Amino acid sequence: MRWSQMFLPTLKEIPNEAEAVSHILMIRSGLVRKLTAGVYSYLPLGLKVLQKVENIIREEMNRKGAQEVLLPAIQPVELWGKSGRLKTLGEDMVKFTDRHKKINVLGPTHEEVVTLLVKNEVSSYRQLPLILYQIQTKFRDEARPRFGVIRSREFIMKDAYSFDATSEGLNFSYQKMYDAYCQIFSRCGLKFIPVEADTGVMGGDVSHEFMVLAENGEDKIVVCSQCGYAVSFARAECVEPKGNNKPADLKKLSEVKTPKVTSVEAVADFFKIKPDKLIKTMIYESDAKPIAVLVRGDHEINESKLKKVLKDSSLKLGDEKLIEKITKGPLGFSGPVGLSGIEIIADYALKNERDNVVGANKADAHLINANSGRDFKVDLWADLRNITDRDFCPKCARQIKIQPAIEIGHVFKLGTKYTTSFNAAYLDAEGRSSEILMGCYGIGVNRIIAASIEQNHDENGIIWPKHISPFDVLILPLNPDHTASQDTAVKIYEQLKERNIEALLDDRNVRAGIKFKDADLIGIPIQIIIGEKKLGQGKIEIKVRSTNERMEIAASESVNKITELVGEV
RNA sequence: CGGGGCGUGGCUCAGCUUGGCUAGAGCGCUUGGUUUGGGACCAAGAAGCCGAAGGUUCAAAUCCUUCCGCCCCGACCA
Repeated sequence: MRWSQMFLPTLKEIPNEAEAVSHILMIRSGLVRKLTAGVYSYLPLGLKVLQKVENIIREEMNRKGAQEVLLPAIQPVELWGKSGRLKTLGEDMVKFTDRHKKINVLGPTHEEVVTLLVKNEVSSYRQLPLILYQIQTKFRDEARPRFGVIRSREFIMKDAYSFDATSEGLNFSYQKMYDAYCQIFSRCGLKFIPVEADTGVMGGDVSHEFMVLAENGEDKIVVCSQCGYAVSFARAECVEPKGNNKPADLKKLSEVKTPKVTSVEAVADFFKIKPDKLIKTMIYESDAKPIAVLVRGDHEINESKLKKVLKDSSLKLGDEKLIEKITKGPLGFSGPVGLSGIEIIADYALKNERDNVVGANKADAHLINANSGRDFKVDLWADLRNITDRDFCPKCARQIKIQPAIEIGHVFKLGTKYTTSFNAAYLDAEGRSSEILMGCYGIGVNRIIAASIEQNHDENGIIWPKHISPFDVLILPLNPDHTASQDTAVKIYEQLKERNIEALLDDRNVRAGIKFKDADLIGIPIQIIIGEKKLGQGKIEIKVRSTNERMEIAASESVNKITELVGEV
C-alpha cells in the first residue's frame, strides 16, 4: 500500500476526547474515529489490525475443531424472557419495537439464540460434542462507555459455545477453549494472566478471565508476586484469622450520644478511632427473610460471596423501611446488639475484634465496647468481604497486590443453565434423555487491540507486536525529489510484495521529520529508511521500532535482510 | 443514575470574570516560491450563523433559563 493513496489521517495533538493512552494513540494514529459515545468507526489501518486479530482467533478456534457460524443480531425479546436474563441484563439491552409492534433486542451476547438453535437440531449423543463460534458485533447500552474501545456500546466479540453430553466432555471442551485462548493471546503478543473469576450474570459455576495488566483497566485483579497466584478481585478469598481468643478484660458496653453521626467516617471521626474499630451492620433481604450482615468498618461487603454463602442469588440490600422494622432504629444507627428474630452473619475479620463501636438501633446513639459472644451472638462466620491490599495471599500468606487490568477474554462452564430454560436435551445410547451441558467462551476483539497498545507503546507512539501489526514493514524514502531514493524504495516495495511481505510505502511528498514522527506513531515493527546521502554510498538503514536498534546494510542485499528480520522481530 | 468539567473553522485552544466596533492564534488545508535526516520558512488564500432554543439589552461568544452533546470520578457492568 502506498501511503499517499491510503485513508490514514494521523494527528499531531492529543485529542480532547481521550485520556487513556491506548485511546489517544488509536485516534492519533488513524485507527479509529468516534461517532458518538462508545461507538467507533474503524479506518483502514484499524481494520487491518482487527482482521489480523480475527484471523489468529479463527485459526486457533478451527484448530480445536470449533465451527464458525453467524448468528443474528436481531433477536425477539421473548427469548430473553425465557432465560430470565431480560431482568438481569436490564437496561444494558438495546431494544427496539418493529412495525408490527414486536419488541426486539440487538444481541448483547448469544447464549439464548445458540441454545435454541442447538435444541432444534441436536437430539442425539451422536451429534455431540459440538463447539460453535462466531465473530460478530454485539450491542450493549453501557451505563458509562469509557476509555475508547475498551468499554464501548457496540463492539466485536468472538463468542463460542460448547455442547456436551457428559461433564467429562464439558471439562474437555472447556480445557480446549482455555488452551486456545492462551494460544490466541500469546500470538497477539500480549502478556496476560488467567484468573479464577466470578460468573456474574452468565451463570454456571467455573469461570476464568484472561486479564492484561494495564493502568487503564476497568477490572481489578489480585496477584501474589511471590507465588504467582492470581484471582479476580471479586472472587479473591480472604483468609480466616487464626485463633479466637477473647481476653477476659473486655471493657464495659455503654451507650454514647452521637447526634446525626451516621457514616463510618463520621463515627470514626466522632470517637477519634480508626474505621477498623467499627462494625458495620447491614440488613439484607434473603428469600424474603431479613438477615443482618456484619463487616469491619474499613471493609466492604462482597455481595457475590454473600449470595454464595446464603445460597440465594436474589439477595438484595434492605430498604429504609425494612431497617426500621427490624432494628427499631433509623438508617445509619444499626447494630447487632439486641437484634431479635433475625439471623446474624459476620465476616471472619471480626473474629478477633474486641471492644468495637456499633450502632445502638436508635436515633443518634452508638454503643462502645461491643463484643461478639458477650453482647451479641453471631449465627454464622464466613468470608463475606472484598479483599484489600493489606490482606495476604490465600496460598502462600505473603502480601498481595491489587492491580488494574483489562479483561480480554472470559470462559464459563455453564452446565445446564440455558439448556434447562430451553429444554435442550439429547438421548444417550440407552435411550435416556438428558440435558445438554454447555460452556461459553468470549473474547473482546477490540479490547485486544487496546490492551496491546496499553502494553506496547512509548512516548512516540504504538509498538505493534509482529502478528497483529497492520503492516510488516514501513518504507521511508526521505527525499521525495530524489529519484534514486524513490526508485530504490519502489523496488524494495515490489520485491517484498512478491515475497508476501506486507509493506507500507511512505511516498508522501512531505519532509523527513513528518515521516519519522508518523512512522513511530503508527508503530510498524520495521522501518526501512532510504536517505539520499547513504544511498550514495550504496546503503540503506533499517530501524527496529521496539528496540530503536538501527543498522546499515547494502541496498543490494536489503530485501534478503528484511525478509530475515520480518521472521525475527 | 449522583458529582465535577467542557462545548468557539478539520485539530488544539485564547476571548467570557467586567456585554460594545470586522471573532482570534497555532496546527492542518489550497496556491506560488525557498528548503529537504526528527512535526521548516516566506507570501497569498479558503474555511466559523461561537452546541441548540428561548430570554434580558440599543447591543450577546460573553449575562439568565431550558435542552442537547462530549469527557472525567463514582454507582453499575459479559
